[in-house]
Amino acid sequence: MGKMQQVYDADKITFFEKVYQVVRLIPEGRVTSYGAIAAYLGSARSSRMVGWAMNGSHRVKPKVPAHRVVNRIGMLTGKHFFGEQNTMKHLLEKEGVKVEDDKIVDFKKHFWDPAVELLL
DNA sequence: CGATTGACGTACG
DNA sequence: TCGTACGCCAATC
Repeated sequence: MGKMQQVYDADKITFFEKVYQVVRLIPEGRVTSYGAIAAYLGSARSSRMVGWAMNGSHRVKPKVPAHRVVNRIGMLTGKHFFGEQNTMKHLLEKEGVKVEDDKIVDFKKHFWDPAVELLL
């Protein structure tokens, strides 16, 4: 190991990478939730960790469409992390997802469940 | 190094 | 139906 400064645990890197990978698979115009991703990854109670993973998603490449991840009732809880307050909303509406009062309109209609769509 | 926090969600009264 | 408690665990204080 020597001067290896990577103290991250390999398994946890995988968890974070899995989160990013799932988010990258979300099609345009579709959205999912932190809990859905956590459940898909086998940790239904780790939805908060998904949030933490998303917190660092801006520095990950390829790009992670973080604006397609909202909470379980379709609220844009992460909009504050997009710089401008309405950037997340703007990105979604550009993809045909209507947002009203920081909440996705017809959330169920746009909902993309990795456990169903990815059939793993 | 213990306590707190957090882009969440479920359980329980 | 609504408010509170707690699990999850990395990062920050």
